[in-house]
Amino acid sequence: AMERNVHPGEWTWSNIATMRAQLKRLGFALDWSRELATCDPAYYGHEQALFLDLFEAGLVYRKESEVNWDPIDMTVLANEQVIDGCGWRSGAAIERRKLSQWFLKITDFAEDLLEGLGDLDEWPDKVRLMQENWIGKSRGLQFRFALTSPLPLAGGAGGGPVGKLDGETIPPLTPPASGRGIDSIEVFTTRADTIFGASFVAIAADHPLARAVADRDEAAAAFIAECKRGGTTAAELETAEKKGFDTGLQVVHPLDSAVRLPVYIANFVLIEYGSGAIFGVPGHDQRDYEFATRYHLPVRRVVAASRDQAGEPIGSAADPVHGVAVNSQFLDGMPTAQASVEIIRRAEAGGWGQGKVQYRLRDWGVSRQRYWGTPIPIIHCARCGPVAVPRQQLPVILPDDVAFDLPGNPLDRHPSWQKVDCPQCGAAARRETDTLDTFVDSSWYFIRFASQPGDQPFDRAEAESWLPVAQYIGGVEHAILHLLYARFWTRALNRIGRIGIAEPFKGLFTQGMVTHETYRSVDGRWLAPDEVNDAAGGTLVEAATGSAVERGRTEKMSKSKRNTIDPEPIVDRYGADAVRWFMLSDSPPERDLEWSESSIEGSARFVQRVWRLVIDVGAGAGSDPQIDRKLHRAVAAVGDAIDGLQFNKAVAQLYELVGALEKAAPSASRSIAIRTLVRLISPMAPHLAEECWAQLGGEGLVAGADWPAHDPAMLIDDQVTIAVQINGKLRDTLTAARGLDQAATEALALASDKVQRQLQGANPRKIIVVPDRLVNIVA
RNA sequence: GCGGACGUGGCGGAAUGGUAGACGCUGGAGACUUAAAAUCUUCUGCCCCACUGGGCGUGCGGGUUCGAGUCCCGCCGUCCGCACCA
Repeated sequence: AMERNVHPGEWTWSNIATMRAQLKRLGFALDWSRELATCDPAYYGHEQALFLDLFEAGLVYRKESEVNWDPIDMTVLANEQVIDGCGWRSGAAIERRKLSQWFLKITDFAEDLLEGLGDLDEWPDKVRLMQENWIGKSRGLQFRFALTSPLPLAGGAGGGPVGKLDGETIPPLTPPASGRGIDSIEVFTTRADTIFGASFVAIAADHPLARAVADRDEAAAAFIAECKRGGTTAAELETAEKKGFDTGLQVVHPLDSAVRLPVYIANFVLIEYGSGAIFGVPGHDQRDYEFATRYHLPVRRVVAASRDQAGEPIGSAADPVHGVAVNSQFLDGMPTAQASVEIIRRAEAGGWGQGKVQYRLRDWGVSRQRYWGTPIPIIHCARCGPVAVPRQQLPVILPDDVAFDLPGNPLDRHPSWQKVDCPQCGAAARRETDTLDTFVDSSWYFIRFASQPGDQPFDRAEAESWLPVAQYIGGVEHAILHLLYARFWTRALNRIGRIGIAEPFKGLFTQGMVTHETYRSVDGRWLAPDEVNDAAGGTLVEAATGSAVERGRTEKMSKSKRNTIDPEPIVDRYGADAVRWFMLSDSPPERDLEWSESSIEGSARFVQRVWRLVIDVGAGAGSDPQIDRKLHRAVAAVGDAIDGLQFNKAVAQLYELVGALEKAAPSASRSIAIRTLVRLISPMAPHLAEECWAQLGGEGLVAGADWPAHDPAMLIDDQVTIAVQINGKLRDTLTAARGLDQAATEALALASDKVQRQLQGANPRKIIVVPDRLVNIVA
């Protein structure tokens, strides 16, 4: 909006209109009566009602969470918009800031979402695997390390609530039970068997203990500040150099009170996972190894392939072996898995720890500090806290009269929109100005497509008559987030009794992305392909200025990189069917497609070839067995390919059929085949097919005609080609009648001149015969 | 860094462990034409040979098998995702 000086609503609605026109022009057979827009209050009002349903069911809560804050644009930035620690528009150094935000309790469904994957047998294995890893279930040991001396809580920083769970405020992870301060650190490990190899304890920069240390230690505070300077993405955190700060605190080893471990604040420990603290085992974890080497901490072997290798030193890298425990007192000789179980048993018996199932999955933060989104239907009252907007006041409509001339969220500056009375006590209160993540919009739209009553989000019976979605199609980039959110939303509605299905999508197909080269001007602006011209010597220049253009990587088409192609001119030039045919013909749909127009000429030619066949169909008589066979094969193969979503193979089959028909002499068979061809191309080239159908005097529309049937007997040839190999190398091919037995096939192969020449009189040692296919002679 | 995938001619790609390169694009040669376009015929993985033929070839290195693009192990490269792009 700021860049183009256009209201985002105007911009969005005009884009919708453009895209709708493009889809219609391409002839997609969609039920337009069900079209919806998620930015329409008629949609998002129902979304607000569903949000309140989840709120009332205790599946929504508020907690503090870190965001990328741009101090100049006064806005939160997406990870994608932070480049080398700076805002993409302002260039300002980005700060990590804590904001109080709304979360959905997807972690309540971690086990359900994991188990549910097992029933999704029409999903690609890779997507199920990615979701399984994302949910990240692991079993391990949770326990507390006792600090040698408790750390008093100074000031305010250490003692505040970490967050709210289950509606109640939970105390800091380490409760100052005695009132004297923090006296222990809770850790979680999946490798309890390595506990005797621990050389340090590391806590996240956001850990309450770290904050307490920072309160009395400036160096610690500086280190924490440094940790917060980098980006917030997992990739950045994990690739950053492993750094730590020695707090000077020590903890006691739970199984050997003589052993003391130092406590570090470390930049690679995540507060979101587990309890935000770990113990490090440098001998068997590469990250811990690097950390220990850097800070001169002991590296001990506590696992070995066998017991007699207990003395083997750890070399220049960690040894991630699963074997038996060594140098571990009572565990020595115990296999890794059993040793873990034994430690957990002892921890539980001794009361210092317990076995725990841990998930990597985190709750879903849905607050966005942006104007263009679904307003979160909550009112903040100084006395009552956050209160749901009463149902009869829904939808909470996003105001149109906002200005984008100043930095920050325009909702925060709106003169009246925020001001409301508390629905509970009637006192002056303030509307929530955060809007919902647009992923929420896409987490239930499929239900709304199925059922669109005006007075509620959906009619249960009507929705259930359609759902689950039989065949969902989306880019593989949605394999985790969108698909997991939609699954969660459906399960949440199911749990609160709103719908009788647990899984939204029965079948899933993940298509590849359309990619294109990217272009950058000398001053670093992204250029669209139509702003770039070819210059001499294979170089590129900017069309408007003639200055040099840097050719960038080929990547998925995106608005931010501007490497998109406008389909309109291509449709203008070649027609909708040529474009459809072209898009389907080249690449298998699950694979990425690098956009190029080079083969669209071939598609346009194909349209003409089909038309020529139809207008010259003639009135041939008599049958042509070869054409009959070709046709039945094509009918079978095209049908199979379409059922398997292998459109490129269907297209190849049709090219073959057309090629054969062009060469064939007129016959009744050929005339029938041409009529059948029109039905076969109709899914891919519907406009052409209808025109051909009318030309051939077909009844009604080809779209309404039955799909042609084929005779399975016609698929089998009575002649087969047999490959003859010597030592696996092809030496000859022979034509023979189908169904020849092994001995006869072998004799035929040995009779071949080429085989005899190769063998030079030697006796074959072994002959493998695959009937009707192949003979391999081992000489 | 972690998780997931992919890698086949000049290009897009095809191949239930059994004839690698179907089909399309590009390119070459020819026909038709005054000419061009369109159309048609034909060739087109690489190398030797330039006939009958032979050798090499599916990212790299091993392995299993009568036989590997396909299965197994180890590398390399590229792409997608990593929780605020959606």
